[in-house]
Amino acid sequence: MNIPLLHPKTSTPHHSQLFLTQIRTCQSMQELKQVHAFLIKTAQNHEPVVATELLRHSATSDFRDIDYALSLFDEMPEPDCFAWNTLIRALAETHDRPLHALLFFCNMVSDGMVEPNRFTFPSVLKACSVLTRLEEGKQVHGLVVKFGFSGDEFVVSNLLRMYVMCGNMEDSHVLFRRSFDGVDYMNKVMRDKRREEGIVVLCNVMVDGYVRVGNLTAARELFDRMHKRSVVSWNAMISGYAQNGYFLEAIELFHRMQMEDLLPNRVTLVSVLPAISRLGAIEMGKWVHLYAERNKIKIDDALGSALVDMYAKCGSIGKAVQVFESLPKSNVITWNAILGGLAMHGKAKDVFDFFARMERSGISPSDVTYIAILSACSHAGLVDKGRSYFNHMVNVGFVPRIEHYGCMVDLLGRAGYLEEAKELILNMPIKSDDVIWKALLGACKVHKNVEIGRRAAEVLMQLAPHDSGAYVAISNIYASSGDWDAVAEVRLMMKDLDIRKDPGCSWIEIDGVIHEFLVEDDSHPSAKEIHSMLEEISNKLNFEGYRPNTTQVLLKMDETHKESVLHYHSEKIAVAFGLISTTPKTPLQIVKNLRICEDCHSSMKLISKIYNRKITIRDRKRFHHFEHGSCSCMDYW
DNA sequence: ATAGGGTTAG
Repeated sequence: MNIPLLHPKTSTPHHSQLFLTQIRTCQSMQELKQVHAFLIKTAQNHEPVVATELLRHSATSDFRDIDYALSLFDEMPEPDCFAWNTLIRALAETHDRPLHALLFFCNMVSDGMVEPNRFTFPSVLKACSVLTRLEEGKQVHGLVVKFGFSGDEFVVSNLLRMYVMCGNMEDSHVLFRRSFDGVDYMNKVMRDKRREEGIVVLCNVMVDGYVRVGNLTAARELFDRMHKRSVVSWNAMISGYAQNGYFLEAIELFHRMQMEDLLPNRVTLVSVLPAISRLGAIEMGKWVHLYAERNKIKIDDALGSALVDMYAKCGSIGKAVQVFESLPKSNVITWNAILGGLAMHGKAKDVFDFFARMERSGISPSDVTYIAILSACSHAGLVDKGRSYFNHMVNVGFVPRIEHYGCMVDLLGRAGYLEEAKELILNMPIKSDDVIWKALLGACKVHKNVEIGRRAAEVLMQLAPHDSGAYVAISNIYASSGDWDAVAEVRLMMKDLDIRKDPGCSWIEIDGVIHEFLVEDDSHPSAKEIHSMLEEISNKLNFEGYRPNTTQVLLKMDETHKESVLHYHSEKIAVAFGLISTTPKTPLQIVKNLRICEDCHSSMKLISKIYNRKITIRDRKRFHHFEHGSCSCMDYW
């Protein structure tokens, strides 16, 4: 690089200006250090303006080196407020340094040479937020008042965010009311655009706070009351819905946003995609992808991961791989998204290949990566491979979490090693939870093991007394072994404890509209047509020699009644609706909230043959691609 | 020089 060759004695303010430009155009730490070295050599490193600029760049540029910045700071004889602020901000924003930022702020205050200003507090409060240090936050709040910055909107929004992030919604609300009233009044008097913007930010912080504590109702109420909303307001609400399982609401809001002429940005798309994925709404997902491309929204790793996940969860694993290949892939989440997608589709070999590629590319796997790999082994029945990946994971230093043990229980149990799966739960060094016992119970159901199944159900009923899962599963196990007395007993217990079966629910997207069906649902506008289609299907199935498998129904009832209940499982209703709403040969895609039952699985195989349709059903855990009378899972699921 | 929203998971 070109360093101006100046003799120290000739250095003037004009030359300082030259150095500032030099510093600002540096592209790496190395270049910055060269300038620094030259400044030392020519005894200009204590020139205040230049020294501060050097500090700012080493602390805040993309190639920042905080420790180097700290050493520069130590060389300053009299650091000014700007220098303190720069370092506090840099420390607060560095992943493992926010505590350091707080200590630095304490030094600043006790040093007493300079007073904190309105730029100091936002960073300090940000540090308290990420550390969720309410006590320290309150002390800083005291200093905010003492130094007279409680009217500064940047300080206030950070103060509010500190209370929100510490989960203290009561104090948040008090502060919010007070500053809102104050700012609102000022707004009326001054008609100041920037004030208005400040109010929006305060509201956004509050909406986000309510979302964080899971109070979606309060979040939505505030959102609706806002006189003005920014794209961030919409994003906060949409992601809030999506993250809390209100997928239809998230999508509905996304639509409404466009009707109100607000342009979605990259974060909006990233926020709404998980909801689209969960509902399997491929048409909407494609639309989002196209929207990003048309509007020059950069498909970075975050948006890309969400798209990969969407295509995988919507059944288009090929498209998911295609999008994946076009991404920078610098992020472990991106790799996890494709690995999880491949696993879900039962493509175990691809999972291993992609995993090897990932390691070659220098991205370190995370614990989530191993969840994807283990679940791939589980779906493909690769017990030994799963065991060896589990050991590998431990050898490279991961402490297995309950999710990993869950995968192993699933893997062993599904493959028939029920005793070993049970022993694993009993001997693992961490506390078991309801999910892991459910995995074992599910395996007992597949292998019709009454003994271990009963044991698992008993534990489960204690761990999650109001969850219908254990009752439904054990009664199905009894039913498949023909023990109707035991079934009736479970049934009675459920009645006593007022436990109801989780309603099965399926979604199918036709022409971009999502239709939702519950068990025995007749609320759809086309209910009549659907019903006759169901009858037709049933007749054709019978004609093909199909006899329903009625053992998986909770109640013992007379055979005809049982059959009619089976016909009304939500995925069958969705298929019937799909068949009458689309042209011949159109593939059908259905998403179900529970796992598919044996009867539906075998009738879907036949339906795909009789009607010559590809039918894809995504159940709670994986994909089933039905075609020409068979399923991609090879009946192992 | 300072504020608010995001992706993967048994």
